[in-house]
Amino acid sequence: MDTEAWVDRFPGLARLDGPTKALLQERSALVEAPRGTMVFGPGKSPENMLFLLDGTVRVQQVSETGHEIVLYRIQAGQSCVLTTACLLAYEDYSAEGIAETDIRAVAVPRAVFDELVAQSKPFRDFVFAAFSKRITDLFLMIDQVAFQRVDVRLADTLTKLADDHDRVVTTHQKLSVELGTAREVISRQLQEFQRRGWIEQARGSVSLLDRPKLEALAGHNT
Amino acid sequence: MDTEAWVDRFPGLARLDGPTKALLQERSALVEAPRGTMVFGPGKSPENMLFLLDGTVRVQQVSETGHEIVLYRIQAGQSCVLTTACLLAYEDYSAEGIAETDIRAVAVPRAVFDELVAQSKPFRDFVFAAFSKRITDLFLMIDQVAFQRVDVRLADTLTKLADDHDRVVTTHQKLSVELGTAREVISRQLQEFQRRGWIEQARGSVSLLDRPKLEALAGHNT
DNA sequence: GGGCCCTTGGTGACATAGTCACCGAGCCGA
DNA sequence: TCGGCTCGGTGACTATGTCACCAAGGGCCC
Repeated sequence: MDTEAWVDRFPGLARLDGPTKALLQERSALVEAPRGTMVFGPGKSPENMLFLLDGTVRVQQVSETGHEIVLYRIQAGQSCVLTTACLLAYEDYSAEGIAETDIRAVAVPRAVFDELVAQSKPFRDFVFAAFSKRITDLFLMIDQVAFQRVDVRLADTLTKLADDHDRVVTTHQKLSVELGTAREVISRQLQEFQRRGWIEQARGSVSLLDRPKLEALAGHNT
Repeated sequence: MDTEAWVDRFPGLARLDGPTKALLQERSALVEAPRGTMVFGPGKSPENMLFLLDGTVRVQQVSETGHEIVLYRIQAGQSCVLTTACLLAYEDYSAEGIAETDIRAVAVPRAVFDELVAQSKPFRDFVFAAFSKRITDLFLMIDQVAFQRVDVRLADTLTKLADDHDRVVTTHQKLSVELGTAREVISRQLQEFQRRGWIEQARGSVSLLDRPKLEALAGHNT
């Protein structure tokens, strides 16, 4: 197993001193889950804080009205600390975390987490930085949802979800959940993008033909 | 000065042990500011963590497009911990905190804050609970902004902002910032509410004539 | 009092986005 | 090859946001 140095995969944890790293290594466990697993969600609070080694976890919520929206993604090298903390504090809310790929993570028991926060300033800094980043990202997301046009947000999402070959393997339905809008709206916007020659559509996928144009619309100031 | 026991005004801090409370009392300072003061904002990062004794602070952000939206309010008995932490971590974002009333708060230097987190589990719990609450509230806010109808959100906002006499002293413009929408939209919705006999309008204020109806629309399940 | 001037709110026309109902094509397993 | 499901397309309608402009209220200065 190559986890003997998993701590070093987390830039934010590099500053930990030797004993702290050792404690973290020893008192944690490697966990794996296949793509599609619900990592946490309503009625499934996690017992541990997770540090994601490989893969991505998508965090989304379902509203009372049945609408869904993707809130953010946890990438390899990041922790679920805050989502976990929230779930522990407020059991009744409806966000869920779903593995978008096969994932590998390290589970740290709450007690160990607490101990680390108490004894290590670098660890505290890591945790607070994670919280802060997430909150500022949520502020930004509120701004986007409230004030940004759908075409701009869709262009942005497409460029971010595209793989190395500029393809996005997804359905209109899934894209609508990314933006928190309706499928019909996505279908119409994609038609418009296609009409302009920026993309090409196939059943279950979108190919970006003119990434620069999409990025320009999305407001990437390059 | 009646601050010798300010700690006891914070339910979340009641569990602190004697020495910790003493440390908090001794190493903090009382600060006051008149209504309208910008407590923090772009180019005005606070040096300290604030614990609000009296008054309210409104946190809102201005988007690149010039639109504004109210994110949340900090009430007496709550702390600005997270906003402060965010500002310290990401200086460049555009949220600001404005005193809605004259306020009184306790300023705790960062070093003392860090020390408290390290040595007191109850204090850690308080801090993490504050973060968690804020994040779950932001999730809820995203849901509202993305999926809730304007009339429902307006009715909700009116009932929440109303004073003891069921009056809301504000302008249509300010209400539009509460919801992150346009003034015209507010004007039209208020006209509709008035037509139904639920409210009465005057220049610069709204009187709630039928609070139960508004609460019903807002989805208060009573 | 009378004349600015700023704030507040009202309005119509139009653009964008969300909702609803329904359709048809592709795909897949029985 | 027959359903039955997923995926995407479409028109009609409603809700919301934008723009341009107007008019009334009210403070302030002369």
